[in-house]
Amino acid sequence: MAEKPSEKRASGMRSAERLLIVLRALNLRNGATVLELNRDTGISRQAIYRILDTLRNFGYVRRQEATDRFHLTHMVRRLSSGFKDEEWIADIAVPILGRLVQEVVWPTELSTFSDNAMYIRESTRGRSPFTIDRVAVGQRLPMLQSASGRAYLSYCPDPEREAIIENLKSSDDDFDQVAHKPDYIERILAATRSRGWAVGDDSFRLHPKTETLAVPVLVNGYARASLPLTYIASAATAEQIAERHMSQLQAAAKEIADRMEEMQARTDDDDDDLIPIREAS
Amino acid sequence: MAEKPSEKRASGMRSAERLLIVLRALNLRNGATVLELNRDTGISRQAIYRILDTLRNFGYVRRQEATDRFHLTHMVRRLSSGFKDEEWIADIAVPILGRLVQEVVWPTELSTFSDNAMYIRESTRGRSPFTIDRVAVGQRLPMLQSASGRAYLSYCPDPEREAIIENLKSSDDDFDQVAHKPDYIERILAATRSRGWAVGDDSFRLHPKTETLAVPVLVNGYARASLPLTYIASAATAEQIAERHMSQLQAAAKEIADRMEEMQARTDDDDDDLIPIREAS
DNA sequence: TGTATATTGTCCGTTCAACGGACAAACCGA
DNA sequence: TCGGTTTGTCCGTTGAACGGACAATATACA
Repeated sequence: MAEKPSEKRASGMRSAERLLIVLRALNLRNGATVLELNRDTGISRQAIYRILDTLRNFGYVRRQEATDRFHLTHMVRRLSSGFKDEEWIADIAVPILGRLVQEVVWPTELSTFSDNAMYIRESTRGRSPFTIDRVAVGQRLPMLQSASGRAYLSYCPDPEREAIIENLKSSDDDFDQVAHKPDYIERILAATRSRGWAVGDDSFRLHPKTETLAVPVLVNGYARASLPLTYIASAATAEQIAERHMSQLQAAAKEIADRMEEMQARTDDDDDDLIPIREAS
Repeated sequence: MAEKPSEKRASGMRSAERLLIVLRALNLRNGATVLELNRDTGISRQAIYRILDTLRNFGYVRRQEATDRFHLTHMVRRLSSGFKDEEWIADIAVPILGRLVQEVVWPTELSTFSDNAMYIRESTRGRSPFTIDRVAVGQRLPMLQSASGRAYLSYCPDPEREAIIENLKSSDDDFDQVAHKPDYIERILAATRSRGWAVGDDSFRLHPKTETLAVPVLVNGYARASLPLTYIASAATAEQIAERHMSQLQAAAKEIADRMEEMQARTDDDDDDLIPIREAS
């Protein structure tokens, strides 16, 4: 960072902003004429032509010859489809984790499965006063040793778990070698399920002085992410932490899951927040 | 119309164009830094800042606190959610693909023919835990190299195939040059038909580590779409994947086809011509 | 401790692209 | 024939986008 990340004024690129407004307006109609867009957005007709030209150059919009109406093409999905569920979760989780860290003083995170391991996607270390080690986002966590991985495996769909464990067997990571011990795995999963939350194994610690426990984020009944909490081992036992904070942790996991299900349910657009209409011409 | 609908020059709005380029680039990574976007797009760093500011004002992008990376938010869906063209894909294929990804852990897609190539129209990459490549919806796939294209060509009506190959001959795309080798094409088609499913060629890979196989969606006996499955090459061979999942894949293709025939029958009553017409150039 | 490289963030003078008023052409109903 | 409506283009003005330049920080290495 340079100087100071000073608060920017609400500027932006004028023409680009207006293109986004038109694009969004096009999404609210199925085919629109230039004049309709002019009225919907308050942007001058001449500008609408320019904007539609630009969108057409990119293949996002086509003109229906017969009716002189402009339609979106399937190409527009390139603007939003590069999007995994884990990003949705991280996106939704940010404010919820922010509230959680105010109740639970210990740092919490959100981790998702990818490439045969759990990866920390969001973190409240940095906002917790009890954080030892620094940056955590992007950290890779082994499936069978970390609390995150154990929570995820215990509650993900059966075919997925089988496929993951199959993959781990051919991994060259030392941690993943226990994938060859089915009874060990079964014991871990059974213990986790009976408790409702997972603990990390001593053989894997991001920091020697800390321990971690985790709950799964259950979307439609199956784990899509884990919500780990890290605490300083000398300060409390896992049971004490659980007794004190488990209900809050699980409430946060539930809230994230609810928001996810809600999002998935409505594919239609909803107008719960406003479209920044700029000045009319 | 005024004067004459004269041929527009290929200009557009500069800044708006660049915003679209950045937005598209963001879809191809999960989280990007300013510098990465600069390198991906060739747009100056200062401009990237301006563009990201604009996108943030609209809520389409958020910054990850810890890592200084920029991520898309779920709001970007508003840029494409109103897209209604060829609704059968969304209505019919989406739920079927959704069920399929729970049985088959690998990501699957639905691709259709348009403009001398196959285009990915729907994808479960976002919902599969085994996705490495983010490119999906809107992606263009060459006819003669991709599994999707081969499956389609092998099972589409003869006149259509001949027309497509004729078109490919005058294409300026490198991939399409093999259209001039009739015996090569015949060999590919014969192999695909004898197997019942298609494999992608090494000369075309969306991602170097993945391979793809595909089955056609046969409506009234002829291909109207392809259903490709992408897997990580090191995890299994094509034969192993086929053995494990081909029946599920074909069941899904059949289900989509059945639903389409059903819909066609129903809409034949009233004379709407809303069945997707293939467009040849 | 100093040097070098890589990266993030902001400032500001220049210039060119976006802006919208104005005009032209077509279509429509009366 | 005449107004009202809509579609498309031109062009002079101006302000917004542009990118060079600089500042600050981080890490690596001698």
